[in-house]
Amino acid sequence: MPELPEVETVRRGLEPAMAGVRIKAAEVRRADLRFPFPDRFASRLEGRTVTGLSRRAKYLLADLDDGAVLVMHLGMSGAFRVETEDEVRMPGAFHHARSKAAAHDHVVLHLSGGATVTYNDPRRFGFMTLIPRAELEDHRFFRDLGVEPVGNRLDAAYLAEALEGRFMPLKAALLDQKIIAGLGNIYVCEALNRARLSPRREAGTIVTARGRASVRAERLVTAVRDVIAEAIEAGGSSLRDYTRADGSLGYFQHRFRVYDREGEPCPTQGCRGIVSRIVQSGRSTFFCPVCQR
DNA sequence: CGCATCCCCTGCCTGC
DNA sequence: TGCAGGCAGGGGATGC
Repeated sequence: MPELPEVETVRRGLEPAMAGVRIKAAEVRRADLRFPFPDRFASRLEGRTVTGLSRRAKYLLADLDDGAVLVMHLGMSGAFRVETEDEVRMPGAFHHARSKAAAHDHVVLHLSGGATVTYNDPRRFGFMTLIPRAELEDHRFFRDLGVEPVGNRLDAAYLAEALEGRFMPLKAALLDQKIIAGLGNIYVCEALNRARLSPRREAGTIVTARGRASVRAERLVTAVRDVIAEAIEAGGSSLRDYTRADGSLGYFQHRFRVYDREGEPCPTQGCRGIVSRIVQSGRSTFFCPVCQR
């Protein structure tokens, strides 16, 4: 279910359970998710201490005390479930199922202190792998990633330079992880509505003839930053739900302006448009044809 | 190189 | 009630 704000919410949910904690045992219940697990994956995790949990774009990164990084991606349907000792209360019996294993529980980490962290992913578009810390930046997953949407490096000048001369639809440009890393279908739709820019506009047209950032670029950057920051805030407020056994993240607690709102009134102040749905590169786009130009 | 299309997989919703 | 079809938040591979 995750775009960047959800991944950040997951990170915040996992951090108290995992940071500084040793992995006593790892159960890996199938040979692959999206990709095969690396050789000896489970045994390479066992005995390691997690020294920190961070995030880059939609990747979760658990630093291990042997210099490797456990890289985790949730794909479309990945979720973690944390069960603490209190909830399980089966001391000395971590190899027994404590809460029932749910369908699609693929990886279970048994942590020192008694908690378990379970990765569940019905569609299996997610993956986990191990990469040496020193090689992370040059790894194919990371080397081409663009800037974080909430961070100092995203500004109108950056966006103008990235989009200058590009003819692809603005929506496609925003989904391009090489430009801004971590935006997904929902928040791109949301940001474009806030910025009152059409998803169909040629990306290069938010740049002035001299290659400078335009007012449109400024509006877009502000919208991207705001929508992501607010969503992280909203996700953070649902952290309590996260640790519950059902693993729900409160994702739909977040009210979207246009996403999945075909036929509803555009929320832009003073706009009388109706949200419409189109398909761009095979995926749904929701936008207001009246105020988004 | 830039861009579009297809595909991996399961689950859920809709309509017949 | 069953079943087929469409759709889903990601992103990599392929091909023009």
